[in-house]
Amino acid sequence: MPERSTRAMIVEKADTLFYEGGFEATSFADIAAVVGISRGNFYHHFKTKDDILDAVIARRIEQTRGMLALWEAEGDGPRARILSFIRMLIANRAKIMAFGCPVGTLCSELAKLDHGAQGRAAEILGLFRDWLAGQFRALGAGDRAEALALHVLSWSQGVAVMASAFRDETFLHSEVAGIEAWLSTVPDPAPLT
Amino acid sequence: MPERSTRAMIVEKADTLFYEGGFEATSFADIAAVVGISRGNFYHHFKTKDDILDAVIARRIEQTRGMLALWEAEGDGPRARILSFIRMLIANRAKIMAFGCPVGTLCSELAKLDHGAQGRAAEILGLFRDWLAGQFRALGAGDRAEALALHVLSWSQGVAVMASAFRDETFLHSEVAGIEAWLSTVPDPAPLT
DNA sequence: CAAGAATTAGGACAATTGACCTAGTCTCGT
DNA sequence: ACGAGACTAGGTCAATTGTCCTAATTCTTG
Repeated sequence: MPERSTRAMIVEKADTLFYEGGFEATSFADIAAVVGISRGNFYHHFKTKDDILDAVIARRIEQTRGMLALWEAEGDGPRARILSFIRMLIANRAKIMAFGCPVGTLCSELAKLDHGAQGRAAEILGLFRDWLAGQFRALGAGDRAEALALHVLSWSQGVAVMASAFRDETFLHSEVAGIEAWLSTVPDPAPLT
Repeated sequence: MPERSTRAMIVEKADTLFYEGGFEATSFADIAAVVGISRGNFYHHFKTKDDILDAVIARRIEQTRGMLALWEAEGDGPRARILSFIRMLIANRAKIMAFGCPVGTLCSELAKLDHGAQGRAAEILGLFRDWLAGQFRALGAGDRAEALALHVLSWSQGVAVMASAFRDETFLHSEVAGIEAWLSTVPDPAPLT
């Protein structure tokens, strides 16, 4: 066991619990039990539940940055990099079918709770959008790069919602194949899509 | 004021509150306050919170059936009927940008809560899927009708998630235009999508 | 080693939760 | 008009919530 810092453990476990059970439904007691510390303890690390959420979002932003940088470093060209993004849906299919997209579902929940951190959660989607737009620009998509990026992002969000609603892995695979086929038509995609 | 039955009022208000605030985050007290009855009262109408959820889902299923039947009755042909579905995104844009799709977000939340009613909530999406598949079949899509239906449904779910995350109405309009353009290529759509 | 800081445990707190109960009030068929 | 059943109000219940406090333990550093 790597024995990370208690604070890091709290954030890591809270991240998982927020994803799999939702932010609102996850209590301090739940997190404390999973981390293996006493309830009162982590008021030394986080004063409020919102502080934990902030830390979780910050962690996700950092991890997303790292992942995008990694894909960027793999010199496979922009088309292959976009495929790396799309294939997250396949790599994480079990969790996605059970709990949806971690980012999309968090944004949706925070929107309903009218929570101030909703904007920061949406920043994670913004990171993907900007990175994808960069790849499409490298493909010569020019002004349409951002629209194409939003389209891929939106498409994958829809697939995540549907796959978890119907728990249908076949659908997930066929839609991913659809995205890949569409991608092969960029930067001159079929009419307006 | 039509003065509906108390039970109908509870279900109606609970529906709105579940949509705008989430199921978990909505308390008995919230519903009672909005309906204007005492807390203890509606244990005469619903024994548990899950019973209210069941009633809300049943109401939504019924309303969805009614809406689909209405579109079916408008003899505008299958293509125009599919457009009616797509344009819900425009008609309800304010609420969608604030709270996402009522059905998609409910399914996501119930999946995280591991709630038994998740399957019934997904039935609502199933109604749309089957109805859309019928329209695509009428367009001559044959075996691909169901896949096309799932695609439209998935696309609109993605648009709803993204529009609420970014609160971007421009994006919503442009994606709807994209869906409509794609629809005009059916039953011979662009490669594989 | 000793002193001070950082960390931890284990409670306590008021508020809220879903659930339940009882005792009134209203409605309506006879 | 009267009695049964539907409806409602308001209170109670244990459990859980986020928050906070204090005392003990561990760690660091001079």
